[in-house]
Amino acid sequence: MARRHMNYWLMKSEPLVYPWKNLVEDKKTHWDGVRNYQARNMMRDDMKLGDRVLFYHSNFKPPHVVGVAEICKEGHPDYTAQDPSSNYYDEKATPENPRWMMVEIKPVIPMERLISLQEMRDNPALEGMKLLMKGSRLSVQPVTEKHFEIVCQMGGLKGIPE
DNA sequence: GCCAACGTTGGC
DNA sequence: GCCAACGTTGGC
Repeated sequence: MARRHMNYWLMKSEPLVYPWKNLVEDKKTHWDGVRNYQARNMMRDDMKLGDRVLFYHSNFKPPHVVGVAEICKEGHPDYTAQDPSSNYYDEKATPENPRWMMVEIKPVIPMERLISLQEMRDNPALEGMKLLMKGSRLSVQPVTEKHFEIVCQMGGLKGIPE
């Protein structure tokens, strides 16, 4: 049975960098490289095991939601911040104060069809969704249960997948 | 390729 | 603590 108080999220990934297909092949992945405090705080404090995630392909024509993933490991230090050879290296990150956090996600189910950004904009039921707000750039953002369910239905799913 | 919106940095 | 300058995001 679904546990109570589940949270819902949307995470952006550029298909040229890490597409949904890779997540499926990898079975799971750690979400490293986020260097934004708001996003970090959500990964550190609010993302819980089993939370559902809309996997969104940004910087693509057209941008779209491609599938549903879930949190399979909660917030822990993003080791790339302490790796000088990483693009995401941050000299202020230390073992005592790792500064940046990441979670792990795994695929749950792909959408039966992609849901484009425009299609979401055109759906009045999604009004207020962060993704659709002007200037919204956060790569990790909360989604309400209602909006999550609607997007799943737009993608041809019966509802929020178990 | 453009550029609006936003976050971060650092001088003061 | 303010805010200008700068870098990044990401739709278009």
